[in-house]
Amino acid sequence: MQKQPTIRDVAQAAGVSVAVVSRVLNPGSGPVAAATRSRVNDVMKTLGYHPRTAARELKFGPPTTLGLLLADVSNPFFARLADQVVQEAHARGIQVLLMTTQEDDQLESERLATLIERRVSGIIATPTGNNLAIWKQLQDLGTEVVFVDRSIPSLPEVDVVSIDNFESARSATALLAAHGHRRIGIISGPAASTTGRDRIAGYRQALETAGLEQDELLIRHAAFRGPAGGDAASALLNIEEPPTALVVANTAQVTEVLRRLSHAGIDIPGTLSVIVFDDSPWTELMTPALTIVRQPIDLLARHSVQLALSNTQGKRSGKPNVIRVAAELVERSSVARLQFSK
Amino acid sequence: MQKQPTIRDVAQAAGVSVAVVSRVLNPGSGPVAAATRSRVNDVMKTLGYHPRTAARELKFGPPTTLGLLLADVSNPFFARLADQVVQEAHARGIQVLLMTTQEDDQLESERLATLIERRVSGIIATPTGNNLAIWKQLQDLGTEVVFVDRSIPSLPEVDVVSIDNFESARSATALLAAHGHRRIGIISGPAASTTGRDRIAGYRQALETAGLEQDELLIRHAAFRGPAGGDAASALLNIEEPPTALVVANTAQVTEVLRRLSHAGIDIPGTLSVIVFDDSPWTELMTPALTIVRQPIDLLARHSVQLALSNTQGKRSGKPNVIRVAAELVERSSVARLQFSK
DNA sequence: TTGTAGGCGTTATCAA
DNA sequence: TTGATAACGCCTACAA
Repeated sequence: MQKQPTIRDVAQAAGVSVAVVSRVLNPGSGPVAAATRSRVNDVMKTLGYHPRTAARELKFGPPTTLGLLLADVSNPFFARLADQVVQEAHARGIQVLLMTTQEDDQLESERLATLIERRVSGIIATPTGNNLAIWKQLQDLGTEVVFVDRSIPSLPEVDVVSIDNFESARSATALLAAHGHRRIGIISGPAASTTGRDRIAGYRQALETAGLEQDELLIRHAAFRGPAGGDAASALLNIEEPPTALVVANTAQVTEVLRRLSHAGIDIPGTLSVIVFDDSPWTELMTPALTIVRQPIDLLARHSVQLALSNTQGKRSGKPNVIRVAAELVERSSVARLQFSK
Repeated sequence: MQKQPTIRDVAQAAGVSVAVVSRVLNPGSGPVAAATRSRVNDVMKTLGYHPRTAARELKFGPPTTLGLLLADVSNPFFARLADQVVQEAHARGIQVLLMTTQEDDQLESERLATLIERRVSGIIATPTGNNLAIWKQLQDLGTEVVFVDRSIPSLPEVDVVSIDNFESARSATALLAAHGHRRIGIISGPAASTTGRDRIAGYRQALETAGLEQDELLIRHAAFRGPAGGDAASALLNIEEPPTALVVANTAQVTEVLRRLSHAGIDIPGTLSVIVFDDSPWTELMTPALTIVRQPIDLLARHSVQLALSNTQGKRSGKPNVIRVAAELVERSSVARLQFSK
């Protein structure tokens, strides 16, 4: 284990001053004779010298680091988001510090503290919904905060990138109605989440347009984690007049709900038609292939990174950026056309 | 956008010296009067002071950061690994810098360069197989390198954490043989990868034990990315005497292979029995539920983090740590018992 | 119990 | 074209 050479070691070995080495390191920061440059470069190579990021960061402001604070990377949706964010960031030469909250606000606040201490230039996050004071502080500190997928209603001044939740749920519901379904259930995120609220609103709108009765029993909110989604599904199937179609509008709960339906021996789409918010590759492999709402994860990632980086130059003046990208309804085979309806 | 207060601002506002503030910040580093401590704490709070990690890292050696270098986080296997690694690391108060290579050695070398400049204390990686010199340099620099899931044969001095690939493939193949299958195909990772080689070896061993003939046509290597897996599956089905059972031993290719089988209208397990290396939740949801080899991702993560962190205290002396955890064969419904065999 | 001063590795300013 | 030197923010002997 050799000890790391510093810029001074390089300077000494090359017979120049540290200033010259620094200039070689940062082309354009000053003149260096061609001969000197190549000599210094050689020395750096033989010594195995690498400039130390920590020292650089100390001197300048925000480092080239982005914080990515997700609920949970084992969820394929977040995983793919993370993948895209990382790629997008790397393409711009910046690094990603990945943190997870497990939907726990206590953990979230700890992670945020770390992020503050590291002086990351931006944070892309799926907020739990609490820690309002910290989010505000972050913005005051000049950190660019971007909420992705969800947001916090009481923090309207934060940038948001998400799909058009209202329209996505509306069109999914409308498709079911158009297939003759009269009793359409929906499982969505927590009532407190913007995502959940918007999707429910779109659902209601579709029912209204189709002239269908709204039954609160058919609307279920499920927490992002845990068995809530499965429980909601079971509950829905056990009401007096159960739904013939179901929209699973909570990405985090799709697998859980499907597992429950499968165990209950529900025939899809014979007994129950299903549309899910999740475009994981396996939705196509199931029997029947699932009709899905596809979220353009690449766009979500690209816009998030862009916002998290661009605004850094303290614009923090006008309104926050709210970017809504369109989701795509992909029809496959999990929706049945109802012949007879009461 | 307020400018960030420094330790000096806090000291001044509290009417003490920076040394005192520093001691408050790092309990145990020196005595502070209780009254002074609380006063300083108050000031820190009102000023919104946060010590700057970059400055701390500059003073001490390796920072509290780990590099996680994966091929691709959109692959559920890696995603769940990342999730666990992050949790494991956070539990120890250390952060994770996530980078991806897309199986591209050029990208890998760039990522490694950044990791070197950041002086991360350890790196957990799924190596592409190249960049040998850099990996060596990393170790010489005192960075703890841990390969997870795969390794590089020509770098035997690097720690490795993986499942027992030989045994996993052996038992999966043996199960098929026990069910009466005589023509068993296998799709595995690149021949150059340790993972692929070990799994093929286990497969051969099982065939030998069962007294079955080995046919090189039944052995296919597929690159980690791209359509290779699907092509291999198609090729297998088109040989003169196609297999009645298939082991998909390349986690990265499972979805691709299944998609191809599905599109080809192959009946599982009627026409083809299947065992896959992938314990994603959806393997249970498919029809039929897939028989799988379950990788204990949590153990892989825990051991990796542990190795990446523990050895930091320059032990670099004895042999490298090689940890093999057992994988579990989970029987479900994708393997048929053959009644008549030639 | 508290304060002073020097150094961590790098870049930038200003002379030479 | 190059070199000396002062920051950047924090920690830590060593003094007071």
